[in-house]
Amino acid sequence: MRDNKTILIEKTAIVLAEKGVTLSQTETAALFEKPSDPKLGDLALPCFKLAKTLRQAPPKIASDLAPLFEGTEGIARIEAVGGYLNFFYDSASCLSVVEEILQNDRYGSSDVGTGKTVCLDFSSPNIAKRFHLGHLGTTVIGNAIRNLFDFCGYKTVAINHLGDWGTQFGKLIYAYKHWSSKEQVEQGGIDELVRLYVTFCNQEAEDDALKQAARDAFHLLEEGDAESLEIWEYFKEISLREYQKTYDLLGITFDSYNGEAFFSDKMPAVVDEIRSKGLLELDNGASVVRLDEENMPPCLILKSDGSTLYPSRDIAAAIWRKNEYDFEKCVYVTSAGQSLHFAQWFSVVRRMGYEWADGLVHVPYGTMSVGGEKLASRTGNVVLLDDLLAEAVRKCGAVIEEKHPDLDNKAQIAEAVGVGAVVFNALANNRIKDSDFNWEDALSFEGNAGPYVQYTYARSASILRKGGEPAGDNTGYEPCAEETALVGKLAEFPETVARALAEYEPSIVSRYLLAVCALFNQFYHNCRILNAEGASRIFRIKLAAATHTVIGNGLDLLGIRRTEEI
RNA sequence: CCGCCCUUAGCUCAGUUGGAUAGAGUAUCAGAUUCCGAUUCUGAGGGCCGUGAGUUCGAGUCUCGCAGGGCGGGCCA
Repeated sequence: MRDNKTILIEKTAIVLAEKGVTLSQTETAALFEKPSDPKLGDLALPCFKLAKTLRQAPPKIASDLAPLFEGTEGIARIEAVGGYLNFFYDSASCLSVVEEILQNDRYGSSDVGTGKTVCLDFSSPNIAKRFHLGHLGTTVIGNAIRNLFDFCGYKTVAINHLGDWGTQFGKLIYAYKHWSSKEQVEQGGIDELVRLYVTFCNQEAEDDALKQAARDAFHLLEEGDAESLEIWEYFKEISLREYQKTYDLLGITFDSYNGEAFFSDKMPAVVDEIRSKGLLELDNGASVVRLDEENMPPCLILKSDGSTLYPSRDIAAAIWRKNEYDFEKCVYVTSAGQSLHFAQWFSVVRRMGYEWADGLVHVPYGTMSVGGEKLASRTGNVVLLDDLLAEAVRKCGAVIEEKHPDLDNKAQIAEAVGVGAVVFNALANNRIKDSDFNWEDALSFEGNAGPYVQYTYARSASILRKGGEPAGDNTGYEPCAEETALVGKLAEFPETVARALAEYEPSIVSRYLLAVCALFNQFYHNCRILNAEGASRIFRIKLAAATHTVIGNGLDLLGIRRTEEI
């Protein structure tokens, strides 16, 4: 079908040239669009823009052009409607799309990224804190974008930039030494670390000496004190052990866990570099880079006490990563609230003379709230990710128990569907939109939701199990409306992947999958597959196989497990 | 005060370079299975696309003003 488009573009260029309008290949291609309603045709040529140069009414242009396209390869019918010229592909091209998908398990993938490396900085939780809803966005969006890059041939480096450094570790170490023990931490895990931190913060409010004690403890850690380092390593290990369980459940892996601690000793050199390039200015004791030209407030590099800040760390990390990975792009998936921060330090890197700053990309996403209130550990207004996932799995288990009690691997399937539902939900809307969490909606798996996609996938798998190999000769078969509509949508998968990647927007894939599922279910409902006969049966099984491939690849991209059975 | 983002059906949201009658899900109501998995499918009602101008043959989409909401704005990250 995409071949048909190419043919049409070339033909159009010739036809228009006869009319005295010469356009380049890309200009001609830009004239085409997909009809709003597939019933109108497979491809449309709006003639409004041509009206100016041809000095004729668009409807007249359309009807004049129509006969000139007679006999174009792959085109069955041409209709001039209003100012539009609508093209209908013939059934042979419909069959060939299905064959193309069957020959390629990785249908939709490309090699545009071959030889290029992309770093993706996402998830990045703070050590010794619970993984909550606020981390879900960056984690699943980042992972999906990583998958998209992989699918398009890029080499990807998934980086979990851990929040594993800072004065809070002074507090934790102090609290651990005075109020806890290895046994208690071993028992309680992160919960115990959180308890220690909260306890310290409460005490600290009433006791100034504690504040100093925390600073001293962190200073000791920075100096490389063996005992402090050991405790710090231990906290990190305890935390990662628990995070890993969540990542395993989500099917997410990282290539690097280099976090703030890793870069702590790499910042002085970078600050010196900024200074030597004449960018650093003193302002009220702090060192800043002015960004007046960019119409932004100054970027703070050093506090008045000489210690570094968030931007300095990101700049140091970016430079290190560029040297280490020679990335084409470095993508940061964080909340939209940090947009200014990223715009500022991207600018600083550019002012440092690094042209690769253009490859730094901030991918923002909307704020998640609970009950209309900000997420806040302090006030207890949080929903832990583990709790949400566990509840989703439990609910799916209950549904399976009720509807398919004989199913094998019930536990695994409940897990796949429950976790998948949460992930799909997080990836279904444009990432920039804010959202408010409530349990009812989060666990509502009806309609446009993950289970619908997984169910449809399982349904197509079931057809394939029962129908045998999707093979045989179906030449000359005339597909019905449901079939052509589904094939048309399947053929859009490659461009859908490309657009999702270009916009760093996984929801484009999610919504595409919902559309595929709707069309497959309509096809399934209206067309007999297994007890059809001859070419019809052959084609329909192939179509089920092609749908299976596309939905499967789509689920892979979103980071949702495939379910051959539900 | 300044900057960025958001505003489309009762609710949650789509709407790709400006194009044909603004679409899904959900909720409400009415239907469909002798047959491949009913977590399915069909139909109905539901809209001054926040508001006012402008550009254009054509604006949900682009520009500007305004309103409402969210998030930022030098020593947190």
